Formats: sequence, C-alpha cells, structure tokens
Amino acid sequence: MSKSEGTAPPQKRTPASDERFHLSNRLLFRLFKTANIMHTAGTKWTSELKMTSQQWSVVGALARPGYEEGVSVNELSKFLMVSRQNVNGLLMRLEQHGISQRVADPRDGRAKLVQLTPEGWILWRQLIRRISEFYDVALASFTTEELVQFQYFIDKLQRNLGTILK
Amino acid sequence: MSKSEGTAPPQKRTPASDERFHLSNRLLFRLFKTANIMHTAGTKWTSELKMTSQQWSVVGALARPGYEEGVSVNELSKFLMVSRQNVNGLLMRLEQHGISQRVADPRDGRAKLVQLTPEGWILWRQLIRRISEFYDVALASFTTEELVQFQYFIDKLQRNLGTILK
DNA sequence: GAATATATGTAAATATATTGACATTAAATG
DNA sequence: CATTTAATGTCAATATATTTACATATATTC
Repeated sequence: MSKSEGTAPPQKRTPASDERFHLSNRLLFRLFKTANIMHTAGTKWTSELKMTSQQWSVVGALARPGYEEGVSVNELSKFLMVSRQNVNGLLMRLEQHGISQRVADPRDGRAKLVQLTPEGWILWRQLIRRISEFYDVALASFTTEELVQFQYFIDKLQRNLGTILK
Repeated sequence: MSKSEGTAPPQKRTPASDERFHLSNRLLFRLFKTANIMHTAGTKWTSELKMTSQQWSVVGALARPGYEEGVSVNELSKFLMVSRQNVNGLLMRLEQHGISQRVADPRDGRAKLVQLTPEGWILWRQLIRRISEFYDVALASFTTEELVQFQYFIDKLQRNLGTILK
C-alpha cells in the first residue's frame, strides 16, 4: 500500500475525494503496519514454545473439533487463505518439530490428510493458553460491541478485496 | 494467531470469557487473512507496473512532500514498522529497477539517504493513480464515519501490540 | 580526552508467502 | 469408454520479514 501518510493524492480530484484518499491511505497503511507487528508480537509471545504466529493458525486449524482425523493441504490452503505452496512449507517445518504428520487420504489418491501428532496435541494444550493470554493483551480495552464492529469492518474489506482476486 | 474458528478455548473459563475468546480468535484470524490477501490483491493490482504492494509503501514514503532529498534506512524502518534488514532488501530490489538510489548522508558518516530517481518519480505518478483506484475498490461502500472508526480500532490494536514489543 | 555505550547499515540464516510448473489422479465431456 | 479438462500436492524461483551478528561511526560518561 502507499502507506505514505503525507502522500500527494492523484491530480484532478475534488477536495472531498482528496480527503477520502487520505483517509483510505492512512487506514490501509496502518492496517499493513499493524498486521505486521501482530505477527512479530505473536511470535515473540510464544517464543519459549518455539512457535511462530503463523504456525499457531495451522495447528489451530488441525485442532478444530471434527477435524482430528485430518485436513487436506488444499483445505488448509483455502481455510487459511494462503497458497498451497505456503501451507506445504509450514507443514514441513511443523513435521520437523514432530507436531504434525501427513497420511494418504483413502478417498482420493492424490491427496494427503494432515493431522496433529500426539506430541502436537500436547503442545496445542499449552499453546492455546498462551494464545488466549495474547488475545487479552492485544484486545485489551475493546468492548464486546467494538470487537463485533471491528470484525464487521474486516469482513467488508475482505469481501471487497475478494472481488480483485476472483 | 490461532485463527482456528472452531477452536476449543482454554479450560477453567466462564461462559463469558469463552465467548470473548471466540470473538477475539475470530477477529484476529480474519485480520491475519485479510491482511494477507490485501498484499496479494494489491500486488496483482499493479502487476503491469511490476510493483508489489510492499514496494508501494517504500516508494510512497520516499515521495512524501518534504522528504525528497532523502530518507535514512533507519527512518524508513521505523516509519514502515519493518526491520532495517527488510528495508535493505526492499531497497536493493527497487534499485535494481532504477526506482530509488542511496547517497551518503553528509550529516552522519554511518548513514545513507534514500531517494527516488527521476525514473522513480515518473513511476510514482503512474503508481499513485492506480493505488487510488485500488483504495476505491478495497474500501467501496465504507462511509467516512466507518473509515474513521475502523482506523480507531486499528490504532488501538497497534498500541496494545506495541506494549508486547517494547 | 579516553573509555564505554549506542546507533547505522549490511551480511547471513531462517521462516513466510507468492507465482509458475509438473506428475499423478480424478472429474467432466462427447 | 476415450479424450479432455481440472484438481492435488510438491518442487523451484523470487519477494518479504525476522533475528543474530558485526564493522564503523556517533553519542555518552567520567
């Protein structure tokens, strides 16, 4: 994003669209920055568990009730909204740490099912406590109504962005 | 983030904190996903200009009025809230494309000043138009009040996360 | 002014994330 | 049923992002 907060807007614009541009610019730049430090802070928060914040989301996806038997790489990719290749890399590193494993999918000869190892389940129980504490800090002083509204905005943005990627 | 939306919350929790956990989890997971596709969509939006969305923010920072003479690597790092090393990498690639250059900082023998090349300025003028269009799509249907409120939430989150990284 | 502490930019190593590619398997088409 | 098209997971290449490290320059302390 052109997250340059003092950026001159494109020419031939009215003062109203100038203002809109500045608001938009400031907003999305701050979103970019905040998302970034969210990863950095999250990874720091669980550094003793040697888990990055991105790995939280993979392990969390595998730990969902009803998915214990396994989740395909493709499903993970769609659920996390990251590429299959990125999921593959994330899984490789989780496997190196003994946290997850892949087994053949009996219903589809091409596919694999990813599941937590027993060790992974033990880790998950520690991790979820730390994550919960992280949420408390990150979202300190947000009222429930604010959380709901914040999420509404994020969803609307995501929907709009989705039209670009279709 | 444990962006697993069906995650079991940590034990020994009241139903109220259960609900709070789920709200928090859902919110931050969606933020993670949305920030991700914001980069992907942004990069796609300016693919003919061969610019990634992350590069927008560097070029935009250099194009700010009052900073034309140059910005130090360290300043860029702080402004963009990314590491100096990451800025260094981003600049290397911009330089390869002739968009920016580095000159010695006359006031500090250790430092460099980064500035846009003449070619970079020409690119910037094209880029800012495309970026503005992107904003219109990404933030379609947001009222001005919603933009302001959204930004308020992001800022609050950023502040909270900042306490972790201090 | 000398010694100590800090700042600056860049190298190295590792993790994340994308696109393009491809071999294999499954689904769709005629 | 044969052919064509699409899906799945993994490889390769490239960009982003972090931490650790270090040589050099600057600032602070005494």
